[in-house]
Amino acid sequence: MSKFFNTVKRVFPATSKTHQDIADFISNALISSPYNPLQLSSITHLDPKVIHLVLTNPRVPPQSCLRFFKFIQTNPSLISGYKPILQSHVALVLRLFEARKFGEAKSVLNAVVTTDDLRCPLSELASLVSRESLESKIVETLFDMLFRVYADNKKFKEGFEVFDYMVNNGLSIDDRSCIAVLLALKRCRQFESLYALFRKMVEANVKITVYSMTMVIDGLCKIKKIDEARKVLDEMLGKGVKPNEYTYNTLLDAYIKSMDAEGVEEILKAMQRDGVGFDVTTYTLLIDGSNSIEYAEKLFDEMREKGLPADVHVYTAMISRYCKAGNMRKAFYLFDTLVEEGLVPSVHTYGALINGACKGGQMKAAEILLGDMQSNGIDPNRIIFNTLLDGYCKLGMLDEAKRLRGVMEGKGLGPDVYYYSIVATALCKVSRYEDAKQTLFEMLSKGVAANTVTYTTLLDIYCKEGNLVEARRTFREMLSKGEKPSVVTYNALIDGYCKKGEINEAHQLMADMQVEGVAPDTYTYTSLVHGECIRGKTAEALKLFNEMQSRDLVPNVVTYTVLISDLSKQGRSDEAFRLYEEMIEAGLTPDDTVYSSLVGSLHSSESKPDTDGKQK
DNA sequence: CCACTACTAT
Repeated sequence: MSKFFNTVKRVFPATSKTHQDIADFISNALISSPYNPLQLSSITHLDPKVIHLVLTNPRVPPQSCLRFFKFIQTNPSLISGYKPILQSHVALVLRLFEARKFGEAKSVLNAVVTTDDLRCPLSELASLVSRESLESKIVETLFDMLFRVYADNKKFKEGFEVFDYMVNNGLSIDDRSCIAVLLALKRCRQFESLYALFRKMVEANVKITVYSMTMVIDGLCKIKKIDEARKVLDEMLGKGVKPNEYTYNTLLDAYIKSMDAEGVEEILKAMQRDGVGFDVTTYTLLIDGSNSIEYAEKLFDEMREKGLPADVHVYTAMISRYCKAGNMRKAFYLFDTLVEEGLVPSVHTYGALINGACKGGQMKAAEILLGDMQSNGIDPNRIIFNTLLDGYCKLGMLDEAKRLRGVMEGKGLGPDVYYYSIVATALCKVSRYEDAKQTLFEMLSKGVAANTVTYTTLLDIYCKEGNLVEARRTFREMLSKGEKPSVVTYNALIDGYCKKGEINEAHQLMADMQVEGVAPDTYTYTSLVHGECIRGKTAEALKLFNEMQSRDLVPNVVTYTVLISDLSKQGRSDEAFRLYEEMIEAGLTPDDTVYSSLVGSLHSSESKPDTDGKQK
């Protein structure tokens, strides 16, 4: 059984023979009986020099070197000291290169990088390699592989060192390796480093392909550096790298997500200019970003007319649009078409439908869809559950929330930041502010990080409680935690101040938000209009109302209601009715509040036409 | 590369 080493032991009972003698003996044994199992029973120590001599013996085939090496590895007590062993690893890698066994070589290098005893600074490894007088092609292959191996192990800093080492030593870098590393960085969401590597590539004249360029553009878009991404595109265009539909779709997606209509236009023009046609993804993105269902339909039809085959994504985008528009009939019709075409609905497709059902309060339908989805082998994810949760919460069915939490936890889906926000908001709706706060505090104590929505919800609770001091403190806390206040955050705070009668503070906040690049919206103005009404400055309220038009902001039912009710209270019923007409012409549907205000205005103008109607 | 979830105003 352990014939091999027993023989070694018998022939070399003492240390009288040289390392070379022992190595020769082992080499011969490996060469003459390549299939003998290697086992050890009595050898207690193998000198590293012997190992090295065997591994570098050109007569020993690389495969046998590997066999010998693996044997040593499974018997670590045979050896001692890491540096010689590191050297053996390198020697073995070189032998494996010789036999073009790159896969095996890579796993040996992987051991060098991941084994505690072998890990060493790059300089050490480099000096070890430079000691062997190797052809530069081999050295190149070795470092190139090391570059990839570091990236595979998320050791990007070390990988960058390898890159720099190669550049400084005139070794050329394979662009495919760079792409592999770019991909690894992308997987780890290290977008800054992704871009840094790209810059190194450009600097080192590594070939840039449309693939690597698009990956970098995507990375920059993901960290909201769209302008930078655009610059990369232009820079690479200048170097003759031709963008394709992936490149443009990536930028298009970024512009759509950031609501930059101008950017979208520019990309569409550039696509036309460069002869890059729309693909099904382009249509998906445009449908998703379109601001009317009619335009979405037009895009979908256009795509079909072009003969582009629809995929599940574009169907899902369209279904989602119909669901959000409350048109479940068309949504289900498209779902059927999708299935008829032999496409398979995804968790997103079901998600869109379930969301539509939930938003329409059709929880029965939502549950049926959930069951349908599961019987089709699709496992609901946390988003699906949160969607259902929101549906139940919006109907005030908080017991169902508890049940869902149980189901989710049974699937290993602990509550996330969405879960807590949905529940807290539901509690706010029924004025259970204390419970809502406790819910959010529980989230924080569980280590779930608060985001802009969390802070906004909390801040809004304080505003509703009239505690503007705490609201402000929350605002500052979110800033210090690096969460950017959104238009919603400002609106909640502005509304809080308006209701407190601190209208100047509210106006100041509107100025602040614009300095921060956050544009006021209909909510902002509605709160301010209301605030001015509260303190009896109807003229100011009307001024703000007119200001909306010049900002392309469309007043909605709530905005009109606020003004109509204020004018009514003051007995200015003509003006109130004039606004009512305007509101109808704008296609808005008045609610009960409007009518009772208007009716009230008639009473007050009949009974006391000259009072200011401010009494309550 | 894309598609599904949460926060604000009467």
